[in-house]
Amino acid sequence: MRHRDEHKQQALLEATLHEVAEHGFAVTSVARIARAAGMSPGTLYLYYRDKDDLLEATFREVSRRIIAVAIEAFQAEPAGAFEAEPSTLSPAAQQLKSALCRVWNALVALGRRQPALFLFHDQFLHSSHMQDALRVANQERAAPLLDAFALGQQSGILKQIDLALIEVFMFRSIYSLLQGSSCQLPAISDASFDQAFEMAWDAIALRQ
Amino acid sequence: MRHRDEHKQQALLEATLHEVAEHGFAVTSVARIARAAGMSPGTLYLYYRDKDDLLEATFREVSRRIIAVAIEAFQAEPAGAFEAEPSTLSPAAQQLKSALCRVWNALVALGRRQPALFLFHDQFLHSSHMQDALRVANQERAAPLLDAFALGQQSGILKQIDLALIEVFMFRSIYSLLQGSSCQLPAISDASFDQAFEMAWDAIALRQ
DNA sequence: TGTAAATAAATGAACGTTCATTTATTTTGT
DNA sequence: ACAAAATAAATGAACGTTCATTTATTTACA
Repeated sequence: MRHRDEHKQQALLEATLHEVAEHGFAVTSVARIARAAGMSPGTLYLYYRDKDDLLEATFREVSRRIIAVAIEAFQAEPAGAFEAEPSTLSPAAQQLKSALCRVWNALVALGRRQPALFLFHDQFLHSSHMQDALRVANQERAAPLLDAFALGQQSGILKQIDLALIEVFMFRSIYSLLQGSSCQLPAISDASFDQAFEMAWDAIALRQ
Repeated sequence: MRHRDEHKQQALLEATLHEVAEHGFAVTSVARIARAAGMSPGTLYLYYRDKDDLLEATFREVSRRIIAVAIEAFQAEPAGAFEAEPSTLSPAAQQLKSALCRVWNALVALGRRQPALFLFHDQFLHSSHMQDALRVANQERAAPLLDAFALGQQSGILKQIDLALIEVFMFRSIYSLLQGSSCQLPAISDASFDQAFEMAWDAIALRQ
């Protein structure tokens, strides 16, 4: 048997990601995706059931990559010599804050390195393709992070609020900064990103 | 002469708003909009140049309504007997905070009363229809609010950060709460909304 | 009745999808 | 080892559908 080209499936996914990110959902036809992936439209259907299947698979993969980067940064070893800033935070709070700061910086770096990931993710998220099942899958993947939030609340480090609120204040701002809001254009100066993490932390942390 | 029905233009706009909000951009055809507005597809072209023109006009109108509610709340008289909570804030800071709280509550109330406004706004904002010109128009309309942010910074009440960051932390969370994020379903409990404003304030305000 | 509004029908382009065919690889019989 | 046969992958033209838009016709008001 001729062995199925494993790269083709990946190529289609990558082509979908970049076509949608660069030209938008509206003009991303099957023909365009196939051409960008270097094959004919028919071949696409050997690897994906239909267009929706491909779009959904792309969202799953994009989500997987983003969350993987976040989790990896979260579980990484803290930077050796932690700056000796005089801090009013307890050791546990400091540890959580620096872990979240690592996640923040990792996501910002990812967003600058591969803006297409966030562009696609946001377009899909706000489209009619988004389903609860996809949200649940993301929730499961992000579990270590969500667990840490819950623990932070029990330890009196974070405010006693709906976890959804923590997620929103901690992470949604990254998306908005990368893509602009309804009034402002994207403002991705280095300074803005550094300040934004402190804002997010102030939003979710209890004052000590 | 048969007099041109002034309500038809408004009916088309309203139909577009609700069709997109309820069924999504993907399935919102001209035929559906016209049917929902109680007329035939051809009639639509007497009132709007083409489909894009109608979508853009709807976005402008939706933005206008949302911002109008925000500005009105912002410029409203402060509630007579301001709660005598012991506050560490200066009078000026207290005044700004309560004004922003009015805006926050007004937007949340609007979002619950007319979720379609925010659903449409968010879908359009993340679509390929969004243009810089529309952003600028919103910026001009929201000027009183943006000016107050700048003044708050000069008075040492708010953090010295890009205005875009203030907008994001103050207002984007409302959208996310109304529509859910990538992990969480929408969590619109009363408690969440009340807490969310305090989070937003903590994010943007300098500690005193 | 004359004129503008409204409509239903018509149009053509674009879309997702299919499928008969071709190309490339593997298997089988000698 | 080598054709021949079998099989799977890839192709791209063609199909039916749907869409936004235009045209031809009817309706309704002055």
